[in-house]
Amino acid sequence: MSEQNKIPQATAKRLPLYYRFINNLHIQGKLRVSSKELSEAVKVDSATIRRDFSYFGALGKKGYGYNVEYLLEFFRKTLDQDEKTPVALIGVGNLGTAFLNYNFTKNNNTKIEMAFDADPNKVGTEIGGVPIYHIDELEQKLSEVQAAILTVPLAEAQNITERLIKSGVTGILNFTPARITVPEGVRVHHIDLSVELQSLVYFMKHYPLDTDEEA
Amino acid sequence: MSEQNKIPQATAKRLPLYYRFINNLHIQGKLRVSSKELSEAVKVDSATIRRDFSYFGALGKKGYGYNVEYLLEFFRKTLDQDEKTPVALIGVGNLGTAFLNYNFTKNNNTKIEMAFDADPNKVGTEIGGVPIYHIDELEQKLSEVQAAILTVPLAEAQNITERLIKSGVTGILNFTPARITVPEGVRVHHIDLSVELQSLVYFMKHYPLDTDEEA
DNA sequence: ACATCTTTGTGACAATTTTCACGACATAAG
DNA sequence: CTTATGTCGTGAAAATTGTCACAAAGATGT
Ligand SMILES: NC(=O)c1ccc[n+]([C@@H]2O[C@H](COP(=O)([O-])OP(=O)(O)OC[C@H]3O[C@@H](n4cnc5c(N)ncnc54)[C@H](O)[C@@H]3O)[C@@H](O)[C@H]2O)c1
Ligand SMILES: NC(=O)c1ccc[n+]([C@@H]2O[C@H](COP(=O)([O-])OP(=O)(O)OC[C@H]3O[C@@H](n4cnc5c(N)ncnc54)[C@H](O)[C@@H]3O)[C@@H](O)[C@H]2O)c1
Repeated sequence: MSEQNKIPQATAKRLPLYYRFINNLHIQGKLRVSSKELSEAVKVDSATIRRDFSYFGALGKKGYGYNVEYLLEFFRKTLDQDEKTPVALIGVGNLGTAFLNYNFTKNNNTKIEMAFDADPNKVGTEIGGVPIYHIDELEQKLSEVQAAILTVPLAEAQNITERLIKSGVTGILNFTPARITVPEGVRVHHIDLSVELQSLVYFMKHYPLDTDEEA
Repeated sequence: MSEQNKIPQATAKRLPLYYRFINNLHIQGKLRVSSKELSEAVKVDSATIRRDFSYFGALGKKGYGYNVEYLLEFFRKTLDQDEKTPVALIGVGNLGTAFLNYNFTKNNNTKIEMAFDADPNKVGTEIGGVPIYHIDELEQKLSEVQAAILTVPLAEAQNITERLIKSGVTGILNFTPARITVPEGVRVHHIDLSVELQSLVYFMKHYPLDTDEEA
């Protein structure tokens, strides 16, 4: 399952982005695409795109570009788009509710299968077709789920994290400001919206000529 | 205003994070802190922290560490925590509503001053104390505002972006999947939640031993 | 068939970022 | 005063990431 040929992390982070735009091209009926065109669409230098693709071998044809259908098929396999990864969401508050209402499933190999909250008014209801269980049932319900979205209050973050890991979760998308502690082998991506906003303002003031920056 | 001594971008992105944790320490009444302690709290290598701080001169004392109050004061000035930057939010849907309900102002030099939407049912109301105007009033109301949070549907993103820039906005926090095109001098940070989730899953499967990763 | 045009894949290089490791100084204790 | 311990700031090295620029391969047009 896990490749031994190590793709650079920076490349790996761009793959889902490439996938989405290639999929768009396919839907639009385009048959081929050059690294230059793709570059304008995703705002990544064309040389970087060619380099990224080249880690997977020769996907294109010189003088022609890339065949959209072939590329799409390739990325579908590489990103495991066929098997849906079940995801749990913990904390159905402002943010959590927004995510449940959003259809992450479109164009995506992930699906939020269940949500948990401590509020008895929320437990037993559904949002966006996702059932909400009581947090006490976490260990019991989380059997197949390996990935979790964490949108609980700051004070609960570490505690819930430990329960998630005990239940077999190996990946967490953490929206709380807490920098949670996890054992080796558990992957955490922090998305810290306050930091993002402050960081944007800092760059606006101190780097006035630059333009684009991945979050 | 803008420094000529260039702080590395990677460092600049960590500054708001440092600021928040130093502030926490101050609230807890701690008088001093070492790079090692801070490292455990923010999950950044201690050498990296020392290096980051050193771009601003010698903030610490050898054999002692950093004085929390001094550090806090220093970061407050560096991150312009005194002057609040006004921000506008465009698109009061699922995500936009969550952001309006969240108090970004806490511990933060930014404040969402106004919001815009096309839906007449939302126009004229308030969420979290923030007034919602009609999108037609954008140009008229946006006089002081230089930063915007974009949470409109994909199809509207580029169009609204252009109107924002015409109105003087120089920084955009973009939550739509569109990679918007902007002229030089306008800063865009993309936060692409579908990509983040797919990327997490990819890393879980292909880099099973790594642990932590900034979004 | 041939000349011309396109675009890939990549060696070489440049830039950025992280990490190592140690001298220098601070503090505390005896 | 001396020693033991702790911690910074930083030169140097390593690791990672991005970019340039071009030969090679194939596409296109006449
Ligand atoms: N809303 C935003 O725009 C925003 C922005 C930045 C960061 N955040 C962070 O995201 C997190 C969630 O924010 P929010 O605005 O949605 O908060 P919220 O208070 O609206 O939602 C938190 C939810 O978690 C539930 N909860 C509380 N304790 C729980 C527990 N032990 N187990 C399960 N559920 C529990 C609550 O019932 C509530 O529904 C917070 O950590 C916040 O700091 C939110
Ligand atoms: N909700 C999520 O969890 C989520 C996740 C990933 C990405 N996104 C992206 O974030 C964006 C917003 O998502 P959402 O779920 O909040 O969508 P939404 O449909 O709930 O909200 C969009 C809002 O924008 C308003 N709007 C439409 N046209 C407008 C215009 N021309 N000017 C001003 N306002 C206008 C609508 O009235 C609506 O209130 C979308 O681009 C979506 O792809 C959302």
